[in-house]
Amino acid sequence: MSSPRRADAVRNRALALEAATALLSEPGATLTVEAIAARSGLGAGTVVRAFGGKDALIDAAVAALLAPVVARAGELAASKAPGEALRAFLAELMDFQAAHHGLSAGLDGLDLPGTTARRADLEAAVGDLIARAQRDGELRDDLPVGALTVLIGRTAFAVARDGSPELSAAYLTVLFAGLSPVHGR
Amino acid sequence: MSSPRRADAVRNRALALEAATALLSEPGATLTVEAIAARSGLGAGTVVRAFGGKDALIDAAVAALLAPVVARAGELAASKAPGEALRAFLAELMDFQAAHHGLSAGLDGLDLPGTTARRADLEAAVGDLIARAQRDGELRDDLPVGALTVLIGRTAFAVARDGSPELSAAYLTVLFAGLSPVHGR
DNA sequence: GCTAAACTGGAATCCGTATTCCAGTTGAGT
DNA sequence: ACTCAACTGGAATACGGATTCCAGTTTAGC
Repeated sequence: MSSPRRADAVRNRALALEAATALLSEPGATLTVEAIAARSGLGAGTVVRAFGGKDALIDAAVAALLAPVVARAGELAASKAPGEALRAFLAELMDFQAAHHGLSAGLDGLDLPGTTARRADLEAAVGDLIARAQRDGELRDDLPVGALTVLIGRTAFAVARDGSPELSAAYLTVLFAGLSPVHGR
Repeated sequence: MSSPRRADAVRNRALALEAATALLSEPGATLTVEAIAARSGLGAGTVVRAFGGKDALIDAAVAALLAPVVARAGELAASKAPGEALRAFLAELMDFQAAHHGLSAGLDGLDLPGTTARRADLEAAVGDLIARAQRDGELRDDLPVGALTVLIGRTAFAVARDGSPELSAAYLTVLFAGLSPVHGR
């Protein structure tokens, strides 16, 4: 029922997407159409046409990178105890960021519809983990879930930006110590 | 002994700088030469010439904004007990960010020599406050000063980015609870 | 007040980057 | 194998934004 697209077009679409996600994950990559074209071996025109414009391509690449992360949050929420799920997710998020060094740096600065939506998805998923943990008594309850969600979302990305494992570990230590309910008076 | 500059040139330099700092502090401002020119009432050429190029102008504007903040850290370090100095400084930093809404958002994304240097100054000042507090037993000592410095620097900016007072308050609460030494085993 | 030099506004230019265009090529149906 | 529509590479174009240029204006020294 969809449009009958040629095999090479489908393949090139995939190549363009792959190149875009790769550049998005690299530290100081340029992220121009030309760079994506060079990386993928395609012509500039083909890259642009693949998704109907550069912005749509970037949106798709961001979605491709973040969707698994969001899915993982759901998995953990379903399979682990609330406190443990949150803890595990944040640890994995740090690893993810370390593996995709340039992601968050490239991410903010982008004001594209799909990118914004994906980020919102992620924030919602984290918010859910937090709400569960708090309901379960694993987190201090003297702060609203909304504040904690934004707080953790922002700081996690900021810390993981340059992906030092020591820094990430220190962050998680401080964060969970600060979130612990025994300490909230 | 310096070059004999005309009074109007000096005045226009100040106007350009003022307009640039103003735009830098605004949420979604564009920060183009033309925008600065419009805001200051000057011509585009004059704006560019004022500091010898757009980049130098931005650097100067960033310096003008951050220098007082760095100075304030020194003041507090000299006048208050270490723990209290750190606490007070971070609270003031939150206020500062709230008052200059767009600053941190505009700041990262800029890769200019002066801007980088100013940021380093600020980080050094915060590092000093942290080192003092830690030496004084006010902060957990199971984490290196360097990690705490980067950690706090990054997260403070990230949190204050959109300047909600509630969020800032929640951040400070969680942060200091997490940094407290009684909690570090 | 006069003059030379500094300075100004803003138009023209330049530059980097996304998009469009088109002559040639490739894939898919027959 | 043949045909034609879809697709491709990459050159040409469009476009936003910084810089440069210059005819006119203002300042500072005399």
